[in-house]
Amino acid sequence: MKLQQLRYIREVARRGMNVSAAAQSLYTSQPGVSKQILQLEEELGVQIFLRSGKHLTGLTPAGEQILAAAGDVLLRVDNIRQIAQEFASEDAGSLSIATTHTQSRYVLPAVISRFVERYPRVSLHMHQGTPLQIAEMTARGDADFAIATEAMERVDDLVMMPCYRWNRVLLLPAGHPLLALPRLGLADMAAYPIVTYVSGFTGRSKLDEAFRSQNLTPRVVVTAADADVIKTYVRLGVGIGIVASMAWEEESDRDLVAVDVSHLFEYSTTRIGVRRGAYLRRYMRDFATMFAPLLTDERIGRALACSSQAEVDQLFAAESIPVL
Amino acid sequence: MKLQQLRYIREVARRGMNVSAAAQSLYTSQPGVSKQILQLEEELGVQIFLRSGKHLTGLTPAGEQILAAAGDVLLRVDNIRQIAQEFASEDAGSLSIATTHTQSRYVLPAVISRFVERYPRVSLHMHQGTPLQIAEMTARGDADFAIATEAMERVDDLVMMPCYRWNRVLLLPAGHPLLALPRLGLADMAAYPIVTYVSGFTGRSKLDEAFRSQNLTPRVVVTAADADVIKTYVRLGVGIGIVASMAWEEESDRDLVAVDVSHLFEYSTTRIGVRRGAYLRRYMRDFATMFAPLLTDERIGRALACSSQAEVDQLFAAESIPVL
DNA sequence: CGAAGTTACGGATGCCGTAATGATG
DNA sequence: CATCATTACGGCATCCGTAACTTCG
Repeated sequence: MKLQQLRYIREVARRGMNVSAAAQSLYTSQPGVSKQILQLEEELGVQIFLRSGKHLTGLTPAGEQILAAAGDVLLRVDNIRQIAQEFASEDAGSLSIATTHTQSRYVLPAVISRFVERYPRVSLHMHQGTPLQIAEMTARGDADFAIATEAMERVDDLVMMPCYRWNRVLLLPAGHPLLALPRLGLADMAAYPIVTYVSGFTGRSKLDEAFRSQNLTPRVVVTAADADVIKTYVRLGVGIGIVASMAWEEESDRDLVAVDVSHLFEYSTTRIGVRRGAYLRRYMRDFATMFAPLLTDERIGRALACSSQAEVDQLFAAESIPVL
Repeated sequence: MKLQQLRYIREVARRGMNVSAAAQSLYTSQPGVSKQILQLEEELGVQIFLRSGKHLTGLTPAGEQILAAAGDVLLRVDNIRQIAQEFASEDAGSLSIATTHTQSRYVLPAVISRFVERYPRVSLHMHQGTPLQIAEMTARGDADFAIATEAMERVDDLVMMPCYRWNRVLLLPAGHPLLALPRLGLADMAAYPIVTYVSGFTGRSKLDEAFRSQNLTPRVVVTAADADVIKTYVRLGVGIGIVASMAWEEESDRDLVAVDVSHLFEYSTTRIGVRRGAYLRRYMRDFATMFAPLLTDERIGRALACSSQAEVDQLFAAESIPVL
């Protein structure tokens, strides 16, 4: 058994059982991959892939388990590399962060600038995507951290740690009738066309819940994955905007009025996710602490030692998570 | 990085940084091992071993962590092999059990005979040793199961599951004065020379505790690692014997009288230990269930998913552990 | 018939073992 | 000086890439 063979079967599986595509993405020849896979299957005495004639069509039950175990192996091999780098040059390396627009546009800049100042020799990679893409990327090991608010519970291979809680602001053009109301309610908002996040992004689920719980059906006329687009449409007068509070910037958004509506919606929690079993280098743990002071080195260590997400959640009582 | 290299550094470390000895036990040449290690160190950019001139004298801090991670990798590689075998031939393979005399002599025979009948194609390996040796063997992956009563908490790489609780019997030659007493107390026993287990074996610690808690100092004149020896000396009239209740066999021990003394000592718990992170084949889990019906397949699965021993202990409330 | 996987084969890398050298205690 | 690790070197396995062949949709 060779590590290459494990990499090969993993890549083939990832590419939908396509050996040619896998070979290409591994920068090697297709017959080489094919041969190594056959060799591995022979050594193990089990078929890993289902074949119809010469085409690979899926995984055998054994193959599924072997693939999972192979992923475990390769993760640990990566860990060895990380450990070695950690000792070879403590403050050099690379940090790959997968996150959503909201985070990378409004929250992360301040953290990142502190981080690059502290660790100038760490090369930073930022990836944007949907929460699901983000989670999968991190679970696959293509990113060190996943940072998002939604839908990260689904991926079992991630350890999710809470960072901060936040709520929403209502964005209105100057002189909007809602500004005249003494105390805003959900029903008031539901009377106007709404511009907000698409479902699955930035706490949209809690927003829907709030309206639903009062039997209101808001008229959402424009949805976007990021607050910049939302603001643009609010400025155009298309509707009233509901965005995460951190997306409101005093300087650049003077033409809009932000009204705090945190009494109307449940707080959302932004979380940072790490691949279960991954070794975190010093500067990575430091990044997490910079992003969320709640995440001390010790707490991170304890969370990583947990075997289930439920255990992690127990470590962080909801009350202890700071509000942004 | 190659799996061989990881095996090499592990073996060298196990052999006290002796490359020659490691090479020998791996059935390969000493320069080969040396070279691969140097190559790995170069690839990783870190020294793994401390050297004084050309002699390896210890591990660098990086080396310690790398070694631990290498162990993780190799364990997972083993898991792949086990998974493959499981699917290749479900009821063939090997089962290696490390245990103490008490278990293998008095408790296991019945289980083993049921097991070999059910799985005739599984080759069985039994290893005897001290509880510590047993635990280490299992933690290293040289045995699949560790079965013992004492000292297994110390090894962090094992998941220990309780099997049953048991207590002791007092073994007396026929006509011994203690047989005349209506209700036996510790003080009565302390008046006679005692023959029992050596410390660290078969619940000896709880035995000492009981006497100590009553400020009694029993006169232990012979200690042995197994009940057979103890019985022999009791028969010789050297003293009264205290052995685990399962060590008393009605047929062969008719010349001795066994008095239940479970009211005088705390119950001891016999546990079965598995290497943390190891894949257990079907027949292995089956063996565990045969040995301890408490350990259903589902409970084993849950225990293996735990990341700390404390969590495992929580799964098994003391009351739920059957008394033998 | 085109896309995709396996077989065939030649070249090169690299691993292993023996022998020789260097360092340690 | 005996033990032990590294360097040197030759044989051999193996892995890779190109080319030809086969199979499926």
